[in-house]
Amino acid sequence: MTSLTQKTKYALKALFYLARKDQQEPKSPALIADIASSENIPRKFLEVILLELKHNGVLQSRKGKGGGYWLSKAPEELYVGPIIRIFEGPLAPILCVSKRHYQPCSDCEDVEHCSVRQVMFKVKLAILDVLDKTSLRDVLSSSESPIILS
Amino acid sequence: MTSLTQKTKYALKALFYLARKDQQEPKSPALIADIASSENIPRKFLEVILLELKHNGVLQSRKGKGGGYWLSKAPEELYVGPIIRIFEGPLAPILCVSKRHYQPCSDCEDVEHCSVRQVMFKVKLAILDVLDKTSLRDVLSSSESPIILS
DNA sequence: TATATTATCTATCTGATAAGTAGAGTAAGT
DNA sequence: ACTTACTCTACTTATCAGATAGATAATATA
Repeated sequence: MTSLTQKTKYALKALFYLARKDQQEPKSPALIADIASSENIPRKFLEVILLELKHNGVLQSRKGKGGGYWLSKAPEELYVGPIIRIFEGPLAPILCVSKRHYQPCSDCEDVEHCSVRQVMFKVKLAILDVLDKTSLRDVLSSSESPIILS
Repeated sequence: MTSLTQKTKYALKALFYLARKDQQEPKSPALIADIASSENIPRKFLEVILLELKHNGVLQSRKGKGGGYWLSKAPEELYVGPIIRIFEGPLAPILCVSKRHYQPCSDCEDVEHCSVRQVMFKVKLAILDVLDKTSLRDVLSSSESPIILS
């Protein structure tokens, strides 16, 4: 379960690129082509992604020479959770534990006492506790601490 | 992201059914047909699922009259994490943070400093902290506490 | 105003996978 | 022998991820 799609991963990579750029020169436009080549993202696919981010208020853009994309807010105001939701939909592992997209399973006879729901509710809380509290900025500044897989 | 498949959900429902039954009468066989009708699971599909659970050491079975499926261990010895892994594969949101199935993305040039990986590593820890520490038994006995979606 | 530059839109393609079904075969109890 | 139930093989159908192609619209600057 829980695997990030390529699309979402590309979106995050592009946003971190823009966030790093924002720290040096806020709100200055970056070219699709530059992001694509720097982050190894297929250009045409990235176009779709950036547009979707713009339509969801995460990015702003300008056409023509000197144009490009930039973050609509400062990196510390953009949280990872809402961004992932744009591409993946609800973060809850199952809809009966989603607040906004709540829907019981069609085969469920007693939502209140479902054991699967009990576990998945805890999982959901754990996931949101990370994603909805981590901003783009938080991640950039935490990149010194090493990862030990366990 | 992170949505449980129907198959996995059915597997868990079947296991909780067997766990409840085990509490009353340990290791007594349950019929596929009974589980299917009690939990609203398509019978043929459930056959596939139970078989897979047996092949992975979670269930035992006996054929013929008086046969059926039962838990291979007590409910407190069976953890949710490993069960979900059988059907969903790695629980990590992305393979570069998985211990057993570690693999960097093909488009990644510097795994150690990848920001996406930083976030997803935290998410993985949070998920495992729930699923690998929760047994079937834990869930059954916690089913009094109500769920408040937030 | 012309032209180069850059984002935006419309449409389509391919392969993989979830979810489920059909039907025959095999083993165990009574 | 007969019933019951587990086991295996093969298939179907629909949806979606992951792109790509080609044309169009907006902007800056010479």
